[in-house]
Amino acid sequence: MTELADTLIPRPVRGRRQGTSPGDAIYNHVFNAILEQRLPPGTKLTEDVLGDIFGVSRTTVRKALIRLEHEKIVEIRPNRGAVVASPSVEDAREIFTARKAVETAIVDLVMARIDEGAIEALRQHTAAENAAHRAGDRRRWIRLSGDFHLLLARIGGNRPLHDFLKELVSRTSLIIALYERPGKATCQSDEHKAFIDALTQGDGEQARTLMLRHLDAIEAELHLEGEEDAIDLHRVFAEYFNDTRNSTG
Amino acid sequence: MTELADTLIPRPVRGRRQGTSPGDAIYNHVFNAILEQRLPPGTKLTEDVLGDIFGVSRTTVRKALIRLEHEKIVEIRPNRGAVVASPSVEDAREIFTARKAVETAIVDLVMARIDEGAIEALRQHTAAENAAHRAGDRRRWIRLSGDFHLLLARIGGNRPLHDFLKELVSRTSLIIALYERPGKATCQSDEHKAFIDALTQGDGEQARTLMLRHLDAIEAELHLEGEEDAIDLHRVFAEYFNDTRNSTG
DNA sequence: GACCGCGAATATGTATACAATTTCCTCATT
DNA sequence: AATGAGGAAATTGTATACATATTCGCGGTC
Repeated sequence: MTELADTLIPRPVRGRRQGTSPGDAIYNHVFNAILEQRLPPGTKLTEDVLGDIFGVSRTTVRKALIRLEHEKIVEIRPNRGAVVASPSVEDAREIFTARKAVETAIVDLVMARIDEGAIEALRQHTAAENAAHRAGDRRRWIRLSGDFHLLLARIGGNRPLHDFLKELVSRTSLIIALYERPGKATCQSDEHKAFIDALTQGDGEQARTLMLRHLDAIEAELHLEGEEDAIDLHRVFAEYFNDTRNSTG
Repeated sequence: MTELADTLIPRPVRGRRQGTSPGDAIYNHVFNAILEQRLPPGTKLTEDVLGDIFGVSRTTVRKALIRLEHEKIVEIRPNRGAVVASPSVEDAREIFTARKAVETAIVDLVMARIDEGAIEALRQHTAAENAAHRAGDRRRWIRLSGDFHLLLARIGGNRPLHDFLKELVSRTSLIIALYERPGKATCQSDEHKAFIDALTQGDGEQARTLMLRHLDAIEAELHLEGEEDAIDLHRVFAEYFNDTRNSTG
């Protein structure tokens, strides 16, 4: 509960604080729904429908969709509307690579700023994670697991890195929805705990290593080797051109 | 604000651009104008004026402004309109920290993927930089200096990191516009060259070091110790609360 | 019965209209 | 002359209307 507590609270935009506009409400609702996997990848986000749901005009809906598109969790196809994004296997690999780069840097920043209050906040967060996990609330648990990394980024105290990681974590949620192995239970509740222990002991090298292993573990439990259905068609198409075009033309 | 017209339409509309919406054109023009420091921080971006300039309605202008706001080079103040962003000293420090983290990671990626073509592209780019520098075209040189880092990011092959760096480079341009020392000539033309040499020799450790030194050099030539005028008032206000509130109340 | 074209229905792209808020000028007051 | 209230002008926020593009279904044709 020291000065770090201040950094955990998002700073205002160097002006006066403002009431939330209705556009923000739509943005937040859709954002949360995607993060909690209530809106799976590919879901069509029709402007009229969203407008009716939230009681606003398409103008306001479009504003929210533009923001979501920029964060790459919604794709706006010209003249064809918005859908929840479907990251490709290649996207997924790049996102995990980016996360490793950003989050190791964040660990370094955290090591230089960590204090009692921050450690306590992290412990409380993992407690909430475990509670959700034990309660079988899978959506809430996935959400909290991502939030753990964002909490760490806030402790690191670098807003650009935090905001970027927020985008990467959101997209990771889409990736998990798309590529999770059916059988595998993604169960790494104690990895966050072990990571906090390394932080507490001031072992930065160990903390970095654990973070990298943690991210590798998440990636390894996904099914990124093959392709999803739609991509499969692309591959068939490519093979058609390579193998049989000459014989049929 | 007819001066906006002069800075934003230096060149005529190019030939038919199929697939690009008019909103993209506004976005690109404003983005380039900010990057080339033709639109300094704080410049008001009135929707009607921009709409008149580009011959579109405010609806289209707003779409572009929302995107620019998300990239943090434009600030939209509720009910008060959009202005070119003015990063604070704190923002500047955080942005340089983020750049060091991201760009060292990019150097590692580049080392694993570098080839003859990439080296040639980098050399050609520095040649263009030097040409602009010798020609005294300072705006173009600043623009190309930033683009060098983005070219490197593209070679690295990680889109999320590239897009994030694009945002950081754009904001760096605003930071330079705000905090450049009047006397100091920001002249590090050969640093990019030395960096390429390290890459060519396969010396990743040296390349990382040079990149860090390069970014530190840019930051060191800025005037980030004091505050700008507006910020000064904020500080006075803060000190008033810290020092004299008890004695006056 | 399958395929193609055409038109209606649907959805998005953009402009315009109106409401709400801020900004700025004017003028009275001290 | 400086200050503050009041109102007009300007600007942004949101909704609606119209134009354009896409999607879907129907009917005709082979």
